[in-house]
Amino acid sequence: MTNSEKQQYIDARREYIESQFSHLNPKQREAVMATEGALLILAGAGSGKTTVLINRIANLMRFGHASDSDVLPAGASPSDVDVMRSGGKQADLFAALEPVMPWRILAITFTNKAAEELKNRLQMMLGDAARDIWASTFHSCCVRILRRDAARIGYPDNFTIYDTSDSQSLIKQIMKDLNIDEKRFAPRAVLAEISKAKDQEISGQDYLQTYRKMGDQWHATIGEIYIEYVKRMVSVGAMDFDDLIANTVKLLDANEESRRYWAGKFQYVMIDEYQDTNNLQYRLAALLSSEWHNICVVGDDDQSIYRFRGATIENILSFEQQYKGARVIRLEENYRSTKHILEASNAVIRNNRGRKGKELWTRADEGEKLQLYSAMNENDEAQYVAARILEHYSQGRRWKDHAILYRMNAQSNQMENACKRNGIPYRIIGGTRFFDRAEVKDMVAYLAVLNNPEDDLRLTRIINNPPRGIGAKTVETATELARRDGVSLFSVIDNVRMYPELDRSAGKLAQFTTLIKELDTLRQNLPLNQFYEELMVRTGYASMLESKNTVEDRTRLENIRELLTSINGYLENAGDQPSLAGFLDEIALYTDLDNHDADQDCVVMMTMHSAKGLEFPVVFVVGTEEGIFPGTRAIGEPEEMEEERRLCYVAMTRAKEKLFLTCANQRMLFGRTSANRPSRFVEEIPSEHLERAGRTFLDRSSDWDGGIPSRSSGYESSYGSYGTYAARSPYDQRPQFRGSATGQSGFSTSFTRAMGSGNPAPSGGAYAPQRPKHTLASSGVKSAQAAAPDFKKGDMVKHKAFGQGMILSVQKMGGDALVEIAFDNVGTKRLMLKSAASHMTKV
DNA sequence: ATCATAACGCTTTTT
DNA sequence: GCGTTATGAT
Repeated sequence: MTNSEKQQYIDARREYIESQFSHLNPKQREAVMATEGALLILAGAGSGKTTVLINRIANLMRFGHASDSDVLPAGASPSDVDVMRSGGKQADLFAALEPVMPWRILAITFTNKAAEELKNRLQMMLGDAARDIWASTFHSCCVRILRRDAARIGYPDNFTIYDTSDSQSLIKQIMKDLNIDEKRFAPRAVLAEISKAKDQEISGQDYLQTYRKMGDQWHATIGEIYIEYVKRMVSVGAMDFDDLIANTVKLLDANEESRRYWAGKFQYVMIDEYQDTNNLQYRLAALLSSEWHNICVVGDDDQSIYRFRGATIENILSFEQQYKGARVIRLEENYRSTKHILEASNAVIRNNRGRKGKELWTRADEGEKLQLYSAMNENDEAQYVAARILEHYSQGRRWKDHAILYRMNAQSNQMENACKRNGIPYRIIGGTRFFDRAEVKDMVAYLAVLNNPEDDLRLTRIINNPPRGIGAKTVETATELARRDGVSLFSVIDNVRMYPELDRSAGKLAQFTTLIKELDTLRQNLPLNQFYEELMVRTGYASMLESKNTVEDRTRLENIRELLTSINGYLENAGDQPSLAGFLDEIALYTDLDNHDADQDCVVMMTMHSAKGLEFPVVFVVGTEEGIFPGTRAIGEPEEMEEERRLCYVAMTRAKEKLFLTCANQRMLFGRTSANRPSRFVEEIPSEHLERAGRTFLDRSSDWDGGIPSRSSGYESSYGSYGTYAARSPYDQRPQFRGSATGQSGFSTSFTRAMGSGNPAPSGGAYAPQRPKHTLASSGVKSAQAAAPDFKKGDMVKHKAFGQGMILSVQKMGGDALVEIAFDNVGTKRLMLKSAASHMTKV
C-alpha cells in the first residue's frame, strides 16, 4: 500500500473504533483509546470513571492497540478501508490489532466492592470472557501471586492472613513478653508505626539501628517490637495486610524470574483510586507494568482520604515525573449532581492548596439548595433526618434513595434509633464486621489451625474455648517450651509426653490434639460445608451456646451458623477448586462493605470513607461540627485539615439531587456532652447554595473565635435566629407544635428522657434557663405529652409515609408508647408514638 | 478454673 | 456510653 493508503487505513480504523464508543464524551473516549504507555486519568467525582475503565478494557479486548497505533495488520489492503468506513460486520476484523487476552489485563481497585462492580459490569458488556480479567484489589491480587510464589521468599504456600485484630493481639503478646508497658506504647500506635516502616520498606533492624543512633528510645523500643513481630509472623507462617503487598514487592524485586513472569503476563495494568495508593502499592504497580510499560492510573487528588494509612497524594501529583512521557486526561464533566450540589462542593474543596486544580461542571439543572439543619442535640438531629426521610418516602421516593453519612462509626447509634422508632428500614455498612465478632473469630480460628497448625495465635484462642480444662498457666508453659525449643505450640502439645513440665495437663492436651486430628481427617473427607457442621458440633462450641440460652448466645449461635452461609457462598463462587485455604483467604480480605446490596430497599448508613464510589439521590451528612468533622485531631494540623476537607468533598459529591447537612448544638459523644460550633466546611459553602433551618449557629456576628463559646454566648447567638428556625422547622407542620419554637425542643427533651438515653440535663435542662420565659418552654413539653394519648387501640390512622392502617396495640413505655399499626400496604409496623404522631392523623 | 464485678480507656477513617 | 480487660471470689 502507498503511504496515503496506509494513512487512510489508520484514519478509517480510528474513526471506526471511535464510532464504537460514541456514547462517551470526547474526553472519556480519548481515555478509552489511549491504550499505550503511561496514562493518568484525572477523573473528578461522578465523571464516569468506571465507565471509562470498562470501555477501555473492552477496547483492548476487541481492538487491541489499534486505536493508539500506526501499525497496520499483516495483509491489510485498501479495500478493508471501505469495510471499516461502512461499519459493516467485518469491520471489527480489520480494525483489530492483536486483541488482548482477558487474563493479560490487570485492573486493580481499592475495595472488593469496586472490584465486584467492575467484574459485573465487564461481564455485562463482554460476556464470559470477562471472567478471566484480573479485576481485584491490591490485596487479593497479591494473595494470588503469593499463593504461587510464596516459597521463593521463605513462606509456606499455605500461609495464613492476619487481620488487624490478629496483628494487634500478637503485638500485645510480644509487648507482654518484652515487658513493655501498654500505657506508654499503645498497641494500635505500635502497629501503625510498624505499618509505616513497612510501607517505607525499612526493615526492623534498620529501623532499630536508626533510632538507636538518634537516641530516640521510644522509637527504638518500637523497633524491638517490630523485629520480634516479623520474626513471629514468619515463624507461624502468617502475613498481615501490609505483608501481602510488601512481600509481593519483595518477591518481584528480588526474583527476576518471578518479575518476568508476572510483569510479562500483564500486558495492560490499570489502577483505580490511584490517589489512595501508598508507597508499596506504587512500587507494586511499577513492578507489574515493568515489562510492557502500559500503565493507566485513574484517580482524583481531591478524593484522597487515606493518608492515615500511608496513602500519599504525591503518587498522583507526580505521576508525570515518575512515568516520563505520560499522557494526562482530565474528566471534568460531572454526570451525577445538580449545580447547587456541585458548586457547593467545588467551593469547599477550593480551600485546599496542594491539588492539581480542577473544576467540575455539569449540564444538570440548578436543583435544590443544600439544606443545613442546626439541631438542638444529637436526638433532634437524628429525628430531623428521620422526618425528612419519611417525608420523601411519602412523596414517592424509595428508602434506598437515602444515605446517611457520618465521620465515625460511633455516630451511627442515634441515627439507628431514630430509624427504628420511625419504622424506617435501614442498613448499617461497616462498623464491627461480621468476621470481627468473637464467636465468628473463634470458629475461623479453628479453621485456621486446621489449615495451618503452626498458627500459634489462633491455637491459643481456641485451645480452651469451649472450656476443656486447659488453663492459662498450662498454655503459658507450653508456649515457653515451644519458644525454647524453637517449635510451634502445636508440636509441643502434640508431643506432651516429651515435656514433663506439662505432666499434669497432659491428658487434657492429648484429648485436644486428638480432637484436632479427628477434625483434620473429616476435613479431608468432607465437602467444606458439611465439614463445618461437624466442626460446630464436635468442638462443643454449638452445644456450649445452646446450653446457655441467653439472648446473646442465641445470636452468637446464629452468627456461627451464618458462617455456614458464607461457606456455601464461597463454594458456589469458587468454581474450580474450593479449599479451606481459599475460603480463609476470601474472608480475611472481606469487609462489610462488600455485601452492600443495592437492591434492598433500605436507608443506608455508613462512614464517609465507606461511601466513596457510591452515589445516592438524597444524602445526609450528619455531625458537621468542629471537633467531629473536622475531628479534633485535624484542628491545628493543616495537612490533616486538608484531608478532612477532601473527605467532606467526597461526602458532598455522593449526592445526586438533595444534600442535607446537619449539626447539633449540643452532643453527647463518648459519654460526654459537649457544645460544638458548626463545621468550618459548612461555612465555606457560599450562602447562595444553602438554606438554613434549625437553631442556626452560623451568624458570624458571634464571638466564638476564642474556641468553644461559653454557654450563654452560644445560646444567645443561636437565639437570634430562632424565629427563622421556627418558621422553617419541619415540626411546624404539626398542628400541635405550630408557632412554638420550643415545642420542638420540649419534645426533644421529653423524648430524650423517655428513652432514658442518659441526657443528664433535667427537663428543660442546660439550655432552658437561658430562654426568656415567653417562649412557652413548658407548654411545649405539655403539648408533646398531650399529643400522645390521642391514639388508641382500634383507631384508624393515616400515616404520611405508610398510608392507612389500624392501630393494633398501644403499649406504654416510659413517657412514650410503642404502637403497633397494621398498614394496608406496607404490613404491620411498630413505631414509637411520639415520633409517629407527627406523621399521622386519625381518620 | 470459672465466674462475677469493677475499673479502665477510648474512638477516626479500611484492606 | 460502650466494650474490653484486670481483679477477686466461688
